[in-house]
Amino acid sequence: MPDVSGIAGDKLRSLIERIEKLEAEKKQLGDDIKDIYSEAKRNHFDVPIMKKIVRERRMNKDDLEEQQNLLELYRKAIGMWEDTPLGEYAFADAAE
Amino acid sequence: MPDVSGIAGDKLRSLIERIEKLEAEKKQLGDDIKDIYSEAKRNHFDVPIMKKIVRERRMNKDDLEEQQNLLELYRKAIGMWEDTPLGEYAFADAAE
Amino acid sequence: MPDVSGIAGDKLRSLIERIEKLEAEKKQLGDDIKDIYSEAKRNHFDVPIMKKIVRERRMNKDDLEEQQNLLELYRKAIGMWEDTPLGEYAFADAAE
Amino acid sequence: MPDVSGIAGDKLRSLIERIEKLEAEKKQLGDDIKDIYSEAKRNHFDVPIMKKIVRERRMNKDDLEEQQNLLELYRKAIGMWEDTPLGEYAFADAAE
DNA sequence: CACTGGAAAATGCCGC
DNA sequence: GCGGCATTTTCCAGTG
Repeated sequence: MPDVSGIAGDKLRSLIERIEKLEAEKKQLGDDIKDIYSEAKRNHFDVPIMKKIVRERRMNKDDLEEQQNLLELYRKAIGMWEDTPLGEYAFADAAE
Repeated sequence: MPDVSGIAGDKLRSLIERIEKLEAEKKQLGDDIKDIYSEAKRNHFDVPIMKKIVRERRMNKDDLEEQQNLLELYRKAIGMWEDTPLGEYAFADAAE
Repeated sequence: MPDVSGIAGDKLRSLIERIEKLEAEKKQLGDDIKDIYSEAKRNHFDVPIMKKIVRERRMNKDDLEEQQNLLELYRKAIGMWEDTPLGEYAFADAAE
Repeated sequence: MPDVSGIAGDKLRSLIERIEKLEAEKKQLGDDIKDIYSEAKRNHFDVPIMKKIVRERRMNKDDLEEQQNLLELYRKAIGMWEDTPLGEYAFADAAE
C-alpha cells in the first residue's frame, strides 16, 4: 500500500512487520522444542513426564510447596481417599 | 478455605459433586456424538469431511460475533485516526 | 436447500443437525460447569486446586501411582533438587 | 528409561537442558514482542487493534493452507459422491 | 487486585 | 503405536 499512508501508516506497518518477524522466530523455536521431545521419545523417554519435570524446574519451589499444602488441605476437607495410601503421593501431584 | 473439616468441607464436596455430575453428562453427550458419526460411517458418509463441515459451520457462526466485536473496536479507534489514512489501512488489512 | 438433495442428502443433513444439537447441549454443560467454578470462587475456594482435585478423582488410582513413580525416577536420574528439603521429602516418600 | 543413574540419566539431563535453553530464547522473543507493543503505545497506536490485525493476518495465512487441505479432502470424497448431489451440498456449506 | 479475554500448552482422539 | 489434529485446559497480560 505505497501511497495511501502517511508517516504514521509507515510506522504502523513497520511495527507490525517487526512483530510478525519475531513471532515467526518464536514459532520456529516452538518447533525446535517439539523436535527435541520427538528425539526423547525415540530414546524411549516418557514425554509427558518430561514435560512435568521441565515445568517443576521452572516453578518456584516455595510456590510448589504452597500448592501442595492447599491440595492436601482440600483432599482432607472432602475426605478424599482417606482409607488409601494415595495421600502420600500428594507432592508429586502438585507439579502436574 | 475457612474451616477444613466443618461446613466449608461440606460446601466444597457439594460443589465438586455437582461438577462431576455435569461432567458425566457432558461425557455422555460426547459419546452420543461419536455414535452418530459411527452411524454416518455405516451409511457410507465420509466422516472426516462431515467433521470439517460441522467445524466450518461452527466457525462461521462464531465469526459473526467476532466480526461485530472487531467492527466495534474499529469504530472506537476511528475517532483517533479519522484525519489520517490509518483507519482505511486497518480496514483493508482486516478484510484482505 | 430444499430440492438439490436426494435421500442421501436428507440423511446427511439430518445427521449433521443431530450432531449440532448435541454439541450445543455439550457446550451448555460446559458453561454450567464454569458457573459452578464461579460460585466456588465467590465462596473463596481456590479454583485451580479444585480442578486438580476433580482431575485426581477422575483418574484411575493405579495410573496415578505409576505416574508418580516415573516422575520420581526421572527426578533422581537428573539429580534434581537433591540438596533441598523438598527433594529429601520426595525421596523419602518414594523409597518407603 | 534403561538406566536410571547412568548414561540414560545423562541423556535425559541433556535433553532437558536443551529444551530449557530454547524455552529461554522463546521467552525472550515474547518479551521483545511486548516491547514493540509498548513502543506502539508510546506512538499512540491502539494496541488491542494492532493485536487484532496481527491475529487476522496470521489466521488468513493459516487459512490458505487449511483451504488446501479442505479441497484435497473434497476431491478425495468426490469419487464417492460424484453421481449424487452431495458433493454440491458439501461445497455449498463450506463456502457459505 | 480481581476479572476478562487471548495466547500457549497439554490432553485426548483419530487415522495410518 | 506413532504422529498429527482438534479440543480442552492453563497461563498471563491488560483493564477496570
